[in-house]
Parts: sequence; C-alpha cells; structure tokens
Amino acid sequence: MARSPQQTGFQPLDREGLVQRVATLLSKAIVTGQLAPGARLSESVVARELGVSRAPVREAARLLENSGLVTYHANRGFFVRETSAEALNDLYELRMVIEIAAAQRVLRNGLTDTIDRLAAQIDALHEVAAAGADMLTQVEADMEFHRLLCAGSGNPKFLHVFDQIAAETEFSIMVIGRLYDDPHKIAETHEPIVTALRRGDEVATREAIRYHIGVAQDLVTRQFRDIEAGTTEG
Amino acid sequence: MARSPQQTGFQPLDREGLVQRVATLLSKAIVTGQLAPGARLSESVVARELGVSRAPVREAARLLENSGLVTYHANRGFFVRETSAEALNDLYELRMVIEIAAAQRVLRNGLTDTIDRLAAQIDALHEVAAAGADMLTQVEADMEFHRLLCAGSGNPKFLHVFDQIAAETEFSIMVIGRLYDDPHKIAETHEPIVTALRRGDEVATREAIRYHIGVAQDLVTRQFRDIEAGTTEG
DNA sequence: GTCAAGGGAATTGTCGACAATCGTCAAAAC
DNA sequence: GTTTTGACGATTGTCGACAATTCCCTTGAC
Repeated sequence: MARSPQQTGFQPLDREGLVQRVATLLSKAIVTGQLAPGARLSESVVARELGVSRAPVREAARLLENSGLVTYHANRGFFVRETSAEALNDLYELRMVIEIAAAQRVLRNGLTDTIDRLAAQIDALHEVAAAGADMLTQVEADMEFHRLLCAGSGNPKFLHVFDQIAAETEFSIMVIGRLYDDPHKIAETHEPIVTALRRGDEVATREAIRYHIGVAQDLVTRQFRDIEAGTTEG
Repeated sequence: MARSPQQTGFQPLDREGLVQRVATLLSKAIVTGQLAPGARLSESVVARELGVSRAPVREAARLLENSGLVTYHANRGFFVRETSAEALNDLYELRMVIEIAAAQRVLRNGLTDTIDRLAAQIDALHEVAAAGADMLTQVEADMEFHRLLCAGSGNPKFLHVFDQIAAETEFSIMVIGRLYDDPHKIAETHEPIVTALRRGDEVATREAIRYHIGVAQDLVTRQFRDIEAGTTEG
C-alpha cells in the first residue's frame, strides 16, 4: 500500500453521528431483550435518559423501523415490534431467497475471493466458539458469515435487503436463547455451503443454503411457538 | 359488506401526516424527472417552498432514502440518487428473485384469489392503455400488477422489499421515457405469467416472470447505457 | 351495570433558533 | 506556481418550546 507523504498513523476517530449511536444503542437493547416486545418507545423518555434531544431519537427510531425492530403508529409513537412464529417463518423464507440468489451470483460470476472470505469467517466462528464467547458475540459472528455472502455477491441490492432484515434475524435468535448446545456446531453447519461453492456446484449450493437456513427456521419457529404457548397460558 | 350503525358516507379526510405528503411529493418530483439526478435536496429550500418546517422535510427525505431515490451524506445532506445502467441491472435482478419467490409461494399455497386479482389488473392495464393515459399512469398500473403479486404471496416481507424498490423501478422506467410503442403491449406481456399461474405450473411461471422482467431489464439497461454515453460526450 | 360524553395528563407533530460542520475561495508562505 | 492556511457563507445537526392529538379516567345519564 502506498502511503501519503504525511503519514501520521492516526486512526479516524469516531465521527458517526448522534443518530447512528442512538440507533445502535436502541437496536442492541431490543435485540438483547432489554426492551420487551410491545413496549412503548417514548421519544421523550429515551431522549431524557440519553441526555439528548428528541430529534435524534426520533430519527433513530425511524431507522429502526426499516430494520423491522420497531413499528410506528401515527400520532401514537414507536413500539418495539412483537414478532410471531409466522413472521419469523416469513423472515427466514426471505433469507433463503436472498442468500440463494446471492450464492448463485457468486458462482456465475466466479467471485472466488468471496468464497475465500466465507471460509475465513468459518474459522472466525470456530475461534469465537473456542473462546467461549457470549451469545450475542456468537450470533453476530454467525450473521457476519451470511452478510459476507450477500456483500460478496456483487449486487449491492442483495446486501441492502439483508441488512434490513439482519437486526430482526439477530433478534429472533436471541429470543430463542440458543440454537445449538455445542457452539462449534454453529461453525460446522456453515461448512457445506462453502464446500459446495468451492465445487462450483449451483444445485448443491442452493440445497446447502436451503438446508442450513431451513434448520434454523425450524428451530426458531418451533421454539418460538413454545414460547407463545407458554406466555398465553401463563 | 356490513355497515356500521352510523353510516354517513363521508370519506376519511386527509389525515396522513405532513411527512407522508412531503415524501410522496418529493417522490413524484424525482420519478418524473422534475428533480435531476445528482441534484442537491436542500432541506431549507424544500421547507421554504412548501411552507413547512425543516423537520418534516428531513423525515420525508429519510423515508426516500430507504426507497433508494435519495442518498444521504453525513453533514452534507440529501442528493437525488444517480443511477447507473449497472445499478438498474442489479435492481431488476432483485425484482426477479423476489417476484419469482412470491409467485412460487402463491402456487404452493394455492392462493387462487391472488391470481384472480392479477388477471383483473391486466384488464385494468388494457383500460389504461385504451384511455390513452399518460406515461406515469401507465407505469403505475404496471407496477400495481407486480405489487399485487408480492402482496398476494402471503409473505409480507416480500411486499416490504418490493415497496422499497418500487420507487426506483418506477424511476428507471420514467427515465427511459417509454418501454413499448404500443401501450397495449404492456398489458399483453403480463398475460403469460397469469396463464402459467392458472395452470399451476411452477417452472412455466418462473420462466414467464424471468422472461417478462428480463425483457424490461434489457430495454432499460440498454437504453440507459445509451443515455449515459450521450451525456458523457455531450 | 353499561355506555356515552367530558376533562385532563401525557405524548407526538411541528416549528423556529442556535451551534456545529462542510465547501469554497482568497490570501499568504514557500 | 504550488501548497497551505484562514475566514466566510451556506447547510446540516441539535435543541427547547408550543400546538395538536391521543389515551385514560372520571362523571353522568339511562
């Protein structure tokens, strides 16, 4: 890498706006369950607690609305979205569609570096598992794999769709509490996808993704149905 | 239809917020080319012209950002998005993926009323063509067909994705100026899709959609490439 | 006891103003 | 002549306040 004449070695310091910070904060709070589904997200309360004005909070909430984490009712404000087993099922169906399309594109355009990056991310998943990281970290590493697939597809629109549903997906996994007992299992279940991609086998890749996401879909919706049943009778 | 006890016959008057009105206004302005691609979308200017405060304008702009009509640069404001032939190609690729998935879902869940609605929309397309409506009206009727497909898929997420890219798609068609010389052609090109759906033939449906969108993709990207070439040398 | 109407508290919708930031351009230094 | 620096104008970022709306609870009628 060529360095510019006056190289200081400084990292660009955190210049992301207030809105972005509030958005990620709220996002984390919702995903981790700190904010219960259906709870009101009062602009004034959040603003007061964070020591900022209502304007950035409002904007952040609008951002979260697009991520599907929050719903907005006119003149009534923002509420943490309540999900249902059916909604989660739909979500995973969309994921399948997008990720299969992304993988197909990777193959057809011979984007081998994308496959390399995916393989590297599986290693990262193993490392996270070995380090005994907490649930959120594991889930985020998992999501990163799928994000890399969409990002590496060469079609930015695919990534855009993925990013929009990423938060909700993360949320769904966190709600369940866990996917597999053995954290290394998470890493292993990704391997068939990369293997199929390496072979350049479109059909096998499609089926690998369909299976991988399908398993998660089953686990999530089933466990969520149990939770639904539990809360209704309680 | 059952009517409630006190039926007045009144239509609910326009209670959609200021934000929504500003958003649709700006959206139309961009789609119709009234606002040139790359143009700055100054909050203060828009606010002053519309006689409102900057707050609703800002919120509306954020909404348009998600529709892909506008890009936002931190501390620099909003700009009308400049599209490229490649971006349009990616857009239509995403449309294919989503709409094929939607149609597949319609067939697998036996949603026959969706198919009926699609057939009805083709009639509507013929009517619009016969009435010699203007370009925008035709395009909107065309879009409505595809929207119905996604809406009738039973998976709200598909519709959500479609709505997000709908504005950009409309924009792409308006940029070209026209798709077919004969407006009835637009209606006719949709018929194979409904026919295949009626037959319950998954493969034929997929191919019909792929062909239909593919033709539009070709036309749009090719014509846009011409425009690009024209503007660069001009 | 049920239901409709009314009042009040809380929340959102919108606004105008000030502070922070960015782009530009001219002036100065080399 | 080129580059850096500084200041200016314009625009966005954030704020606090007021108006409009909604929700809840009370009150009253039947």
